[in-house]
Amino acid sequence: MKLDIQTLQGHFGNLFEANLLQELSQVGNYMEVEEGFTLMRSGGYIRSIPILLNGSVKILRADSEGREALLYYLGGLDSCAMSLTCCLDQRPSEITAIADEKTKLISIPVEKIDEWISKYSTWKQFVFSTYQKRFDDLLGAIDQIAFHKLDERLLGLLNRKSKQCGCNVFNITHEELGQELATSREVVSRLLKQLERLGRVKLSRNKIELLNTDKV
Amino acid sequence: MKLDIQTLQGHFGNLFEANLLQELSQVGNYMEVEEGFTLMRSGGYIRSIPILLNGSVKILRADSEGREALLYYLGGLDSCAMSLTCCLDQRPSEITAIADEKTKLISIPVEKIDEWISKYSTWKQFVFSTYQKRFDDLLGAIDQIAFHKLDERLLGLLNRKSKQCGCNVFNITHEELGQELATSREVVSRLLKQLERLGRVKLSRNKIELLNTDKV
DNA sequence: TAAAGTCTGTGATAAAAGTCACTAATCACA
DNA sequence: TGTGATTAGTGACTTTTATCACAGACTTTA
Repeated sequence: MKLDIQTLQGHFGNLFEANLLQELSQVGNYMEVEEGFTLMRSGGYIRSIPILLNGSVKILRADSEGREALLYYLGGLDSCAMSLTCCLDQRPSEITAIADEKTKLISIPVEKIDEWISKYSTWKQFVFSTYQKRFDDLLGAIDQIAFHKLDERLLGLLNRKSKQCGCNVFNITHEELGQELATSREVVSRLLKQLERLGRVKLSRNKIELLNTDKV
Repeated sequence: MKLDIQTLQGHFGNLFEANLLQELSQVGNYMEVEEGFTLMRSGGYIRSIPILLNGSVKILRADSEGREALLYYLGGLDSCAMSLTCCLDQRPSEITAIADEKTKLISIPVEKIDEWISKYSTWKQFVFSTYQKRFDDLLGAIDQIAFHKLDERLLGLLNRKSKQCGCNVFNITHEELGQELATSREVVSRLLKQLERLGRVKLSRNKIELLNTDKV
């Protein structure tokens, strides 16, 4: 499905120049995906790059034994650097992308990426800023994993989720949190219980409420 | 100091087009740095991006408490993605770069980076391939940290060093290895001793010899 | 060559994280 | 409404990593 220029303008405002919006409306494919939808599986091939209009997508790294670690979230007007590098190089994806909530996005065919870089300076800007943001995100992920203990990482994860969705109640299981932190369900359960005793969260089945959002 | 076109051609071969080599020889500053020289300290500002001609540079991430973790190595003809993103954005560096051996490099003033992207397709290619490689490197670093135990990471580090310098004997202290792995000296000593018992390395003061290079 | 500094080895102990096993609570829906 | 599935809580134990403390070996330099 295609989006008209007015709608695109509503989303991209003055991020992109008029001619680019025109082209976007012609070749960009509009999609809506539900929470949990797998946009990209590690090892798969990418033929188009996504730009999120709203919602959020989590980007995970999988190891050979099926474990996964959360790298970062994509939010509004974000795009994925991995899809850029993979597209341009015809390589399989190194990461997994899963919608974290109902998400609207527009996907751009690979051949336009390079073409537009030479053609539109706003697009070039966008591509570079995408690389830059994802680079920073990865460094943030490394900080978490390399320098913080699991309880801090868990709290950090909940805080990021809170920022991402603009709320402080999550419908998520301990199992899922364990996957995102690349640890086991039991460990998450215990740490959550500990955080509950400290008054940082309130737990119920399928639900975690974050209490003191101020402290990281 | 400036390099002449012949010398540059010798290094870059047909990676860059003739006109670009011409400009490179005019604005590129040639430098030689000794092992241990700090090219960039986390938090510092970057005014030029480096391209390695030979040697190698290690890129580290520091946390607020002074601990560090090795992210990856730069080798021949590599450049640094961080310097790209930081330069273009006038932000302080997020990483630390230290020469791992005697290293020759050419550094390009920031204003040329963007200019050349529009002007030379080979430069554009180079910049994108730099982002791509560093992105992959970061993912590799995350794999190591998130999914592997310290003994595997230590062995992996030694193997990477071996590839980097083309040899299997390193003059390095346990303390330094501990820093690169973001752990303590004692832990490294113990793990190395364990690896020695397994016949994977041979230890002496200030020196580690890697024995079975085949297995990761 | 003696003293000071650096590097390594290792015991003892603690903290953090992972694993196994089982129970209890809650939910979905036949 | 009750039966099976999912989710959560927790004890017991192991493994991995961190920390403290100290001794011995080697190097440098006065």
